Amino acid sequence: MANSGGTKPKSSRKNSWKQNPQAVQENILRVAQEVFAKNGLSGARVDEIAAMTETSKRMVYYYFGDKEGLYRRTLEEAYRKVRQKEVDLDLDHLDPRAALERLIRFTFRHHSENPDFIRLVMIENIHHGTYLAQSATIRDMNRGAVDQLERILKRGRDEGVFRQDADPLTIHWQISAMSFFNVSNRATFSLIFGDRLNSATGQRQLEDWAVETVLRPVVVDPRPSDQG
Amino acid sequence: MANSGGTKPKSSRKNSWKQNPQAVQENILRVAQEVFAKNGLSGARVDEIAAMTETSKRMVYYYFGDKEGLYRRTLEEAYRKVRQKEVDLDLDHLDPRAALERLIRFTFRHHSENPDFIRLVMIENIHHGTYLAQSATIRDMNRGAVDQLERILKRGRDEGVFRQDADPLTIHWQISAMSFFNVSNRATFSLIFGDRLNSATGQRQLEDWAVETVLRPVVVDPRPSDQG
Amino acid sequence: MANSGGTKPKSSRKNSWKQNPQAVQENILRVAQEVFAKNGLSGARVDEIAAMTETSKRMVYYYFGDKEGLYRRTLEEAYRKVRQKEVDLDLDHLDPRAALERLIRFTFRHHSENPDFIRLVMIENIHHGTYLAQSATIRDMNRGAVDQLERILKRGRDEGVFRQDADPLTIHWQISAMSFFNVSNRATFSLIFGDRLNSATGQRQLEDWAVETVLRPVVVDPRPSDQG
Amino acid sequence: MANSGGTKPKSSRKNSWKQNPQAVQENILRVAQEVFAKNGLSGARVDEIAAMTETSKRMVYYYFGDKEGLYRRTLEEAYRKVRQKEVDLDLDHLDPRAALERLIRFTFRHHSENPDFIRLVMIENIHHGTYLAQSATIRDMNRGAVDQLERILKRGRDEGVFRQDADPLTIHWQISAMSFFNVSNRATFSLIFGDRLNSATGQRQLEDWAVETVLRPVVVDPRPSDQG
DNA sequence: TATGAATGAGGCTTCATTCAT
DNA sequence: AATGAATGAAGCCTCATTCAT
Repeated sequence: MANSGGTKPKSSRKNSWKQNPQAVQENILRVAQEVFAKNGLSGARVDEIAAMTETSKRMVYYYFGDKEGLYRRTLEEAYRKVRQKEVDLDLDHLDPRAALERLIRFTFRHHSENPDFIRLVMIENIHHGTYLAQSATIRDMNRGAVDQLERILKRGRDEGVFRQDADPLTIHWQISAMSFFNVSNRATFSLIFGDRLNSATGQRQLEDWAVETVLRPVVVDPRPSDQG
Repeated sequence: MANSGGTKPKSSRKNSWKQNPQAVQENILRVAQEVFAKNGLSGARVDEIAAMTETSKRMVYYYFGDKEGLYRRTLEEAYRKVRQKEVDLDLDHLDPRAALERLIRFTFRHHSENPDFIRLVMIENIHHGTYLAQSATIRDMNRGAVDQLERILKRGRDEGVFRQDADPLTIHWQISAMSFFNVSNRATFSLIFGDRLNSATGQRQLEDWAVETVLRPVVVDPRPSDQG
Repeated sequence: MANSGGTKPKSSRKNSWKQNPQAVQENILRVAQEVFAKNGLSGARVDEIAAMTETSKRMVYYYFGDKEGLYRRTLEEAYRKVRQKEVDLDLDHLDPRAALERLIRFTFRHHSENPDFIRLVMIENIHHGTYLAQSATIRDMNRGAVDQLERILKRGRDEGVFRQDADPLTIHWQISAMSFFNVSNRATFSLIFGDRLNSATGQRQLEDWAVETVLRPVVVDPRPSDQG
Repeated sequence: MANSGGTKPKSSRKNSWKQNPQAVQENILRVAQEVFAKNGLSGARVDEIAAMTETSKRMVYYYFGDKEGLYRRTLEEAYRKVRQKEVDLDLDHLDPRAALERLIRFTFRHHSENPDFIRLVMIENIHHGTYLAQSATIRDMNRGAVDQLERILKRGRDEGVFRQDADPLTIHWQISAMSFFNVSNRATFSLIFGDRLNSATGQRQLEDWAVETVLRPVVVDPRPSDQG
């Protein structure tokens, strides 16, 4: 690794972190995520991405082929990181009701704290999922989200605290809808209706409301706890 | 082919529908909505829009100034039409619970049937609401949506069928979230989790679930009716 | 004149000055002079001229044919007005030396007070005099300027106060050079050397200097008078 | 035809002179000076400039950003070259009177031989000095012109051959006015008054006259020498 | 005499990408 | 593994001018 005994010690002064392909690629991907999230696929400029990078435009093409290739890898990275955090949650050790509430609150907050991820998914939907469709990796990774929820619901049913007819996919859809929309439509919603719901208290209310509206039709005794 | 055997022989030579500025503008706007919804603001090509029009590229600039001007007007038109339909609903004559359910089902279906509108709003959010912010018209029009809901909730509280603490803005947010997400994230959601929820029955289930999850925390006796 | 007993009194309310071709043309020419002087021939916009007019763009074409036709007429008008003022000077009744000084001061001040005329002449020179060449009127009108000067010099020589070898055309050239340059190059000169010479006192100094440098080689006893 | 039988076989395939950014830029600037001088800023066509270049339109934008950027650089180059020649004159070793005369003759001839420079300055004045104002470089460079003249005048005063009250800036203004106007207004002046002054002898007369009219008010014994 | 609507041609600029080393 | 220079294709927009009444 790095300047394998060659005769050109030229770049040993600065940028020693170069000559490290992985670091260069990570650097590019980090910048790409920011720029794609800000401007969309067609709105993003390869020049801008390259300029914000610690390396050159040529390297972007060297490692990612073309703009779409870079976008695809950016999307994959984003999904991968999110999924990783969900796995780390480790909800299987909580009682079902607490686990469900925790999952809702986690999702709501996670989306809120990762607007760039939300924007990338919005952008991908604008593109009809074209690039997601090309990546089996992403699809496989994320299916696990519903499995996790399914285990929680099953335990709840077994313990008699959840209703029998609760559909994991529908619940996941509902949680996603509110958590996602809360971020994705913040701009237009705030412009039209003011940003009361966007304030700290507003967001807390919405999170509580998400918990309540998800739990109420699922839980047999629908008084939500205070965990958070 | 165009205008073959029409009933308006006025100025029989050619382009009789022209010299009608309003028609020309409407024609352009209709095409623009389609193209912007499909490709986004930066992804759309003025050339493509013009080509799909019955007039020329020059006229696009004549009436709308530039690409952003056309986009802004397209957005305005889209919001205006939606709002008009909401007003036409005339929910003030239904009993509160039925009115609320009807509003939910209307919103859910309307969004589902107007994916281009949803896409335009997604695109506008990708642009951080920049163009919506420039249009006082849109903002003013849409505030009425919450007023309408507020009237329903108030009537419900007065009649003792709705809880006292139901917040109109939050309810509106919740209805929007599910109705919007259902369309906006269809591509990625289906790719990852399959399109069960996207089938006819799946959509009916989701609509019912939207009604249930909205009504349950609001209604004192939360058994939803069958209206729809 | 105006609305000859017709059946359409429609425009009798305002714009009654219309229906007066001459007034309309004068209005257009006045605006054209301003815009051409400000922006040059290619820099000027027919749309801008028309918009600043009390009439419409179509009328510009109706009366002046095309942009170049309008420019040509604008140039003619400008020259005509200047020449008129020179004729009005009536220097033949002053003693030669006073007449010459007065001509210099008049030219210096006139140019200073009519920057738009100067700019039109600059613009015409940028165009290699193409449009002036097309107008015999302008050329004929302006030749008189040197005749006038020649008469003054002749009287001076006859009276023994001017040198025998003073060439009218060269003197005219010298007067024009300083008076013209003083206005034409004001922008660049001030930017580079500051605007001391552009102040009220600076301009008075330059005017005096113009008088001195023109008179000194012409007058036998070269002490300039104080007339101004 | 291009590069036929050249002596630089380096990279024999094609365009060997390329890959030399400085040469490319100089090539573009040379052409740009010609075209801007001929047509003005708005009258010039980037397409025409590019076509006359040995490179492509794209490179114009690559190196100069936009049309105005190219114009600005063209103006800078033009001023820079002129100033360089003035510095090379090295008048400080001549006796003051000869130095002044030489400066006048140099300026008069230089302007006469560089009509493109004059035209660029005319054009810049049409634009109200907008682009010159943006270039501190140009302004700083040219101030030296007056310093040079000031040194000559001071030496003359010290030696008793020049009057005490001669103002360097005013003298510079006067020299510039005649030298500049001689070129800038050639077209209209010749059209109106004939081109006698524009002939070889006419120009010699004007140059002599410029020397005489500048020296006479400055020199104590005002008989001009024959140097030139 | 007047006008609102319309337009072909051409202008300036940007984009993702490749070349040559 | 890296890079500065270069580029064809296509994008957005403006201009003087004419049409149809």
